[in-house]
Amino acid sequence: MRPTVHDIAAAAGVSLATVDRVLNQRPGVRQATRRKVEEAIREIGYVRDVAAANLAKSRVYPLVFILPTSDNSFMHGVLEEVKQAVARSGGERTAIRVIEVPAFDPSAIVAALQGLASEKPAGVALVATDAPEVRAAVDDLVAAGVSVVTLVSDLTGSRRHHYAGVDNIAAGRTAAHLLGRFLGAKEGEVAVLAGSMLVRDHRERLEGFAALMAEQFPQFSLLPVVEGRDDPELVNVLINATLSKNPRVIGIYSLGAGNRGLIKSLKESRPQRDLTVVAHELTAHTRSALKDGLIDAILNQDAGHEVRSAIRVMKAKADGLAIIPAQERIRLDIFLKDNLP
Amino acid sequence: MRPTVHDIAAAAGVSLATVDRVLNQRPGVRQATRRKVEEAIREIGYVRDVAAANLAKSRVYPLVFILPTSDNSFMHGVLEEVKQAVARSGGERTAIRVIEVPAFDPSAIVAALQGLASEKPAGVALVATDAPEVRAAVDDLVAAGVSVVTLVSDLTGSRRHHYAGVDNIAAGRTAAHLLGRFLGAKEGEVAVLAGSMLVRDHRERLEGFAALMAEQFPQFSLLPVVEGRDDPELVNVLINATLSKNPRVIGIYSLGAGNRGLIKSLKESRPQRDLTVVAHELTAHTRSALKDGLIDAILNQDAGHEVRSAIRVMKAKADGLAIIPAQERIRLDIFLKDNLP
DNA sequence: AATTTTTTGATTTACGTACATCAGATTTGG
DNA sequence: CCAAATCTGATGTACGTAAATCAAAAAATT
Repeated sequence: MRPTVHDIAAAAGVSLATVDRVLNQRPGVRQATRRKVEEAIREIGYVRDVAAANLAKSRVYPLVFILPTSDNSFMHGVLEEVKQAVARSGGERTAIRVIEVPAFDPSAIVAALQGLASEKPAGVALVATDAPEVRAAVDDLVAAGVSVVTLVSDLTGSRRHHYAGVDNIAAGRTAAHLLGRFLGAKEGEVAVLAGSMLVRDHRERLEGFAALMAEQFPQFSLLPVVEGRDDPELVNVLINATLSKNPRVIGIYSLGAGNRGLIKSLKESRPQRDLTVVAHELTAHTRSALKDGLIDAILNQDAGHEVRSAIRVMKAKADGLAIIPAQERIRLDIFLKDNLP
Repeated sequence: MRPTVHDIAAAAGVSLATVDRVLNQRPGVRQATRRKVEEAIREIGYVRDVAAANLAKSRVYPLVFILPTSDNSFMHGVLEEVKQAVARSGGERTAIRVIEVPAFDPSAIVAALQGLASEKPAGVALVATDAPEVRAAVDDLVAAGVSVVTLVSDLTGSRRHHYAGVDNIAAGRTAAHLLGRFLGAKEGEVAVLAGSMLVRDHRERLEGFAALMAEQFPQFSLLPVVEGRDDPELVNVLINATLSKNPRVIGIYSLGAGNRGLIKSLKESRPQRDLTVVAHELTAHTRSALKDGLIDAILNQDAGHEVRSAIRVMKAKADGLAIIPAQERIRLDIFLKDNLP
């Protein structure tokens, strides 16, 4: 049996009430007594039974997700996973709310974050846009005692407690590695399609990709980045233009969303061009393109894992508890035709 | 506020005691009343508060892991993860015990399983050896109300509740896909190194690998499988022999353990031979070999995730609760030099 | 209708913690 | 040294469920 508050009281030679005052940092305990109790806690290795404590407090964790209203499958997937988490919220003692903000708009995120300052939820998870004012707003929330987790795209330099997303530099390098080796002895140009260079995760992917290509596969030259704003229509137009303008393109790295447009272009160019393609995010569209051989590999981050991890971390941080780092590491999944889930 | 037992009692027009009798399937309730209560439960959507229930019952989940005493890094990793789970057992209300049995020995597993029949733990997780008598022993345990999870290697046809491990056929196919594409335009022979064809996971990996090679890359011929019994020394000898006997070998798929021996061989052959290698299980040895370019890709199953998943599933099944399937899916990780964790 | 059996209700204690109240003890300041 | 302020103890209630006891009611049996 693990020790209880009663055991601390006995060990420290004080009453239950005093132990309670120390544990819940309530006033009315002399320094000396407080130390004595803390000593006993350490000695017998007491850890608060969170389940019982939450029961006694009728505690619920009010959590907020701030998500961009992007019209792409990946963000829809994230939203879907949050909704499923809402469905489970009873058993997990969470009360989850979603705030949708326009994409690529720092001020909207800032407004949302500031609106939360008074509400003081237990935790906030946000898909961060990389801007100083967002950083400041996040820091303010952290200072106010809210646990903050960045989702999908990080906000380095801020005081956020945790980042639930993949290492995007490694993702870019991995894409380069796959593309380079799949292309093998061929020679030609490689095109890169991004959403926006304003988003940190896209910048990082490009950075990793370009670095490894230069290091390991100098025989392929990179075309200037095409920014499709994660918009399928725009992507389709841009990729068509790129392909017709550059006949030597033999590989494409799509590091953002809006792959529906890319796939359309690939289909149209199919008989004439032999393209090796690495894309991000497993969606219904990219999945079937992978199966059909239009795409050669998909790099993915599991939205479900990210959302569940963010919730676990927000809860743990709200209670000042430790997490299991390995469990919360978001992995970069590599999908080929043959290991689709 | 979610409904409580009191709400059911009120809704069904019965007393708390009757609700309790129905909920915990205690005798002394007429069929008609029982139905009335169950109706109310459904109507108002009551779900038992597991935390409160466990508190009231002072419940602990006695769990048992049956692991083979294999001298390879992967199994050591599994054991290590179980130990870490033991360290967390206080907060998770688990009491975990490990039984070590000789590897590749069905009768030892059967003996262990039968020994547990009287003890009746809440759950048992085992690395199954694929044999009819093991299947029977597992089915007996399931019949006795113990939740059983197979770990790493499955036991199809048995009544185990869950399998916490990767899809090994897909793993083999993925290995073939990577090896085939990495080899590109080259021609030659491919060697396959396994631990033992007695273990289901190894058989399945081979099956997937051979099938995809035949389908997609007929230009490479497969050498007969080499069985290294997951023993580094033996593997080293066997691979050396294979390489010197077959000068046309250009690729190796190592689907089992004992890769320390393989890596030694690769190092020795390095200047003369240009080999493309895909191996399983990320360990200290395979990791550094990947970094050094001796191995081109590593397929991995995360032992930590497997163990934590097995525990979650055993607990849930013991309470007759649902799991989140996506959360419990064990992914096949593909590691290249650039996405190592 | 009387008796036995079965079913139901009312009540209590417990799990480990939180939180509040009030009385009593100890310390502090003057 | 006494009053005031501060600290500590004792006690009770609550959270949602489990489990037990005993009395009362209803049903089934004779």
